[in-house]
Amino acid sequence: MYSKELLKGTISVIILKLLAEHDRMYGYQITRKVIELTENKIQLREGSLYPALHRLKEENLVETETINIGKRVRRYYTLTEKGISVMKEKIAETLDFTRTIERILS
Amino acid sequence: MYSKELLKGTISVIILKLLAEHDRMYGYQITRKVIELTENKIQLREGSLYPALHRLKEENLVETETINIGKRVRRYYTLTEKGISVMKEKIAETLDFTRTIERILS
DNA sequence: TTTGGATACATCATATATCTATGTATCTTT
DNA sequence: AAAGATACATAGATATATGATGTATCCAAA
Repeated sequence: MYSKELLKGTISVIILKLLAEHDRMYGYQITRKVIELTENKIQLREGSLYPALHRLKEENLVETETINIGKRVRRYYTLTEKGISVMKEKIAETLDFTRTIERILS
Repeated sequence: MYSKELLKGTISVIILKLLAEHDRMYGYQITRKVIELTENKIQLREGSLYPALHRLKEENLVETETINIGKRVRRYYTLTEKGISVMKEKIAETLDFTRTIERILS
């Protein structure tokens, strides 16, 4: 589990990347996927995820489709056109950043 | 210039690493060094640096030596024993983090 | 059959770190 | 003499992750 400050600014790009790979995902599924992918190192919390998803929707980077599973609601998220382009930019920026950090620290 | 949120959690480890490499540095010098090392991609501001240095001192990770350059004050920072050990831990954690992010995004 | 754990959404208060702006003052170069 | 660089510092605004809490359903095991 990393110090929480490290995660700042990376949650949104992680979500966008996962959506790009799966074409549609719902919130709870995203939290499970992140935990699985990072072997529990990033425990994306629901208190972090849902506000992040709402922000992405607010910015028109994702759109939603709500379906019913029995009596339960499930909200699927998909990337918009704008979301795809912002995702690419953010990935490039984040990777540039991580490489800069690695260069300084190595 | 990266989105400011990305930098969160990395400023302290960058400072600790620079101090490890130079055995003593003063604040303004650190800002110049970071800008130089990152080719202006990380513009460490004085409003970010000085509070960060004060926090590191509060945690006993660095100690200070104040000297006078003419009539001007210059405050040198050096790593403490504790600072050296925390620096190593933080570097390991940060590099682990950046590699995790790279793996997800690539 | 009931209880616990997993699924699934959400919001609020809190903590914390960074940025911008501002302030003071000295030194150096033009 | 003025402008730009050096050198410290703090205050307020901002953003976002976390922990806590809430509601409710579904399913498997006791």
